[in-house]
Amino acid sequence: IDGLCKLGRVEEAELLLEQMQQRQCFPNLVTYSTLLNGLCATGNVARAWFLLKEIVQLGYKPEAVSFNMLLNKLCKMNRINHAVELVKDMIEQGCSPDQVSHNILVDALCKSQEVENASGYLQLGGVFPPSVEAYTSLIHSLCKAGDYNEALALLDFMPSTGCLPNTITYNAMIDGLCKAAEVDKAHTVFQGMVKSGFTPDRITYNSLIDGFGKAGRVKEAEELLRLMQSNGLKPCTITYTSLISGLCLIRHVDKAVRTLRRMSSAGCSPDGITYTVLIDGLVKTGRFRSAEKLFMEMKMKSKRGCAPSVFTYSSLVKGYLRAGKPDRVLELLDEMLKRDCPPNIVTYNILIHGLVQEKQVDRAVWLLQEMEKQGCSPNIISYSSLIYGLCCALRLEEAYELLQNMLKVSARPPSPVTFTAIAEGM
RNA sequence: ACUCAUAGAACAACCAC
Repeated sequence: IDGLCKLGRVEEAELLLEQMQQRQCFPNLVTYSTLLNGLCATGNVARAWFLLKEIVQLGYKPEAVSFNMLLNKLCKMNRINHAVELVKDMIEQGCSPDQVSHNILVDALCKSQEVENASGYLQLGGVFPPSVEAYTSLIHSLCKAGDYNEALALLDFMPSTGCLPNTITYNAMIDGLCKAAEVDKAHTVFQGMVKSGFTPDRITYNSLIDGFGKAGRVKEAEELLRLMQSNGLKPCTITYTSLISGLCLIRHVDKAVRTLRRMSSAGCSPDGITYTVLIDGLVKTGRFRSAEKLFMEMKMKSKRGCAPSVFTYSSLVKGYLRAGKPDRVLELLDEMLKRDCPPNIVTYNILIHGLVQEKQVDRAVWLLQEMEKQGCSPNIISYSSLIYGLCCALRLEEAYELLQNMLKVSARPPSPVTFTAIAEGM
């Protein structure tokens, strides 16, 4: 049953569970939990919940582990109300949430931009003192919210509560700093981590390599790659993809292509993301022939996880729009539909921007309506691009109307970019 | 035996180049 679940073949696993009973071999709690986990992993939460209730009706008393599987999945799917309901269920059935349940809830609070609440919840403490996992969730989210100083303070503070950080905690901190464009601080934390006797893993290095790449400091990224290898860690697809991305950013696309070939011969195959990063870099430097070559290569390796994605198509569409090759753009759009890879909001935004650049504002106006019809609601970027176009064309009434419309329908507040665009356009 | 935290890709204005 576990094997089938891990292969994603949950229906067969369910069937097998029934068959074993017919053969007088009765499942126990572990059997059920195994299936439950499979159902959760494949997103069948409704069936998972049903199974959980069934287990109870059969007279079993599931432990926290079983509830936690579903709890985690519900939280990850952002179905917080259901998660809360499950916790109530759990308590009603005489099963107290354990440390793992708490960790899952803290993480959910963190990820729903309720870091403050998560922190408060932790301090409430109750039965469980904050665990490493909880601290790691907090550090990760604080960084994401832009408050890396607070995260650093927390990392410092943890040991005083008797809870030492581990490699994962450090990884969260290092990655958070890298994403905040503070690679030097990240590197300092990295050194501190090593000094304190923690062993960096593949993820630690991947974060740093990506961070240095994004800062345009590829030399240092490459040094880290060597350091990683000398510490017995094998660079993986993500490592090389970050490196390639960094090379593309500083426009060293030839070296980026060579890196792609090098990784293949090092026994590490590029995936769809690797190709997309490289294609994007090539297109941005006008190297369409090389980009097309790789694009072909992707299609040939479609069955090996390299199929072109919306990301790939969007990169190409943007490139060809800029290069003034509308025919190729149309071909690509057509291909997207044929390959069951329909344009998404970013693709539409690229097209609107392209039309505005070409002074084809009427068609851009039409496209904004069209995307809505295709079930793709415009966002701030779509509106801002079009408003800019309308302002440039001195169609101020329409621009104003659109702005009102945007303010009405948009969940998020307008960005300063919108207003700069209006001012510039006018 | 089963559950929790960390890593890679595409889009708008200006500025700078």
